[in-house]
Amino acid sequence: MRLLLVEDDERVAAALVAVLGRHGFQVRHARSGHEALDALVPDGNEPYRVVLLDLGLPDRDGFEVCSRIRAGSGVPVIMVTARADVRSRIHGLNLGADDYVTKPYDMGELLARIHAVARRGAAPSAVAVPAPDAVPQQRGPLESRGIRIDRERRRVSVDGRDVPLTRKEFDLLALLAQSPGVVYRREQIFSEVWRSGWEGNGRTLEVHIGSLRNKLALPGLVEAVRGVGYRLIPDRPAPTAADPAPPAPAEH
Amino acid sequence: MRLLLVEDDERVAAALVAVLGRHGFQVRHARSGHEALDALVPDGNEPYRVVLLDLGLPDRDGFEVCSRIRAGSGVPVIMVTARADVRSRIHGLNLGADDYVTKPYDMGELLARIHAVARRGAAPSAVAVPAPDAVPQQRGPLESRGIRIDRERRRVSVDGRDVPLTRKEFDLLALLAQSPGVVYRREQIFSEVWRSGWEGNGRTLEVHIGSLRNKLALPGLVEAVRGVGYRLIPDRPAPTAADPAPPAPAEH
DNA sequence: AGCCGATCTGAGCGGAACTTGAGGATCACG
DNA sequence: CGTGATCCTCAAGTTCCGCTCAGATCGGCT
Repeated sequence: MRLLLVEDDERVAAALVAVLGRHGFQVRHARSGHEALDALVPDGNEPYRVVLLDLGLPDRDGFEVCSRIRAGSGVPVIMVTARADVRSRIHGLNLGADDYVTKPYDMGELLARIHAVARRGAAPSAVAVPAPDAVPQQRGPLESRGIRIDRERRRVSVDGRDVPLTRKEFDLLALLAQSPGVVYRREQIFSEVWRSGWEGNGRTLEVHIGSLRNKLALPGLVEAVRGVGYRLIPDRPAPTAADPAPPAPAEH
Repeated sequence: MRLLLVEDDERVAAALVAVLGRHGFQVRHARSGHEALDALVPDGNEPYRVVLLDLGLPDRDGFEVCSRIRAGSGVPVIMVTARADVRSRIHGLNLGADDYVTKPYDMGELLARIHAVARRGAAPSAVAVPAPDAVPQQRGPLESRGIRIDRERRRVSVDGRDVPLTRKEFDLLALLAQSPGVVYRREQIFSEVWRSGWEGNGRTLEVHIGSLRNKLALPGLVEAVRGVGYRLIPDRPAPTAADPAPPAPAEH
């Protein structure tokens, strides 16, 4: 889940990036309002799910950045600031912020609030949203071809038979199963399953694919696409070029 | 704009209804969680844009009402309560609340927050989104596998034998027992059982899990999920793996 | 203050998970 | 049909992670 952090204090930012990263966010750090607005123009990448707007001292600026963001995008904004007075809170919220948190804040609460607005922001926004397709990131148990994937319980069953998977195996399958038929490139797989872009030199990916195939025991399910990556074969033939595949999270 | 106010104190409610009415809201006042849930079933009227959930004293109750609402509807919820501690805030937000305001609050800020969540509010799609983390949050004593957990008395018994647990041990067990089978990640456990985003440096979590296992003396109950977290093994296989009702007629 | 249980930390162990390397199989392309 | 690239498998390493024990620190209570 991508998150845009707007923070001018390097040390605070570094700490936040570390914690947020550990909690599964892919954080982009903007040092100024200008940089933040640049980062928000659609560029084909996955859009940001939340903006953490933490402009400490140049107070007037923070509000303006918020309303500029709001003018161009529907992305949820959480203002984080030392200005605790009620008038500022009201002003910030009326400018379009989704939440307003004052320092000092509790890290756990901030995380909970981030999740709350991200959860809500996933719904179609009234304001002009530049990037139409948010990542599907399906909720309930995925199911296809007799394979049932329960993300909450981290369990997988094939035709009712429970199949224990290791961490990497599960993450790998969950990723591929997100959109059966779509080819996931090696780099993409590494960046999603292995945190932090690390290009595995060895045969790591192949080995994990191999053991996944063994455990699922469904020959032909996981298909290698030579020179590109892997994909899951959907139960139905696979949408040809004729009709458009509904969800396509794969980026180029 | 219709708004549902859940408040058990008549005087507080009357005041709120007056103020909100003056600000353009059409307020329906529910005196209990039960009444609130009734009011939320679609009846052809314009749906509520926001729920103000203000359960003052019966504290545990408020959370349950919230998760019940979330289970059946996507309507934005703002919790308003005297419980200001961080754990309650986090818990409320994780249960699906969109905002959490503590008393005493400023009326202007509350109004701004109501507008913020209403603005963001999902189009009240007919079929409610099955709550992100709609934890059943069982009311009475949890029971499973011969373990009885009494949240109010903070007592636990195994096969009738009383097992004294320390604070952390109890909180840990209560959290895991909320949804047996579901894997709780380390970060999640820390944010719920420990205060805030405190990331345990040492072997803290493992030690507590260890002593919990010892005291319960039920080998295999608390399972570690390598690299992720922990979970309780439910007595029944799992609601997911054993297919509940797959309408798929083509079985082989 | 002094006691005692609860909680936290550090070191070491063992095993599961992950990575790497080499050889063989398979595929794309000339 | 030959050749190189890519993928698969097997069998070692190597790292990572959870468990336990023991000691230190914290905090409530008498």
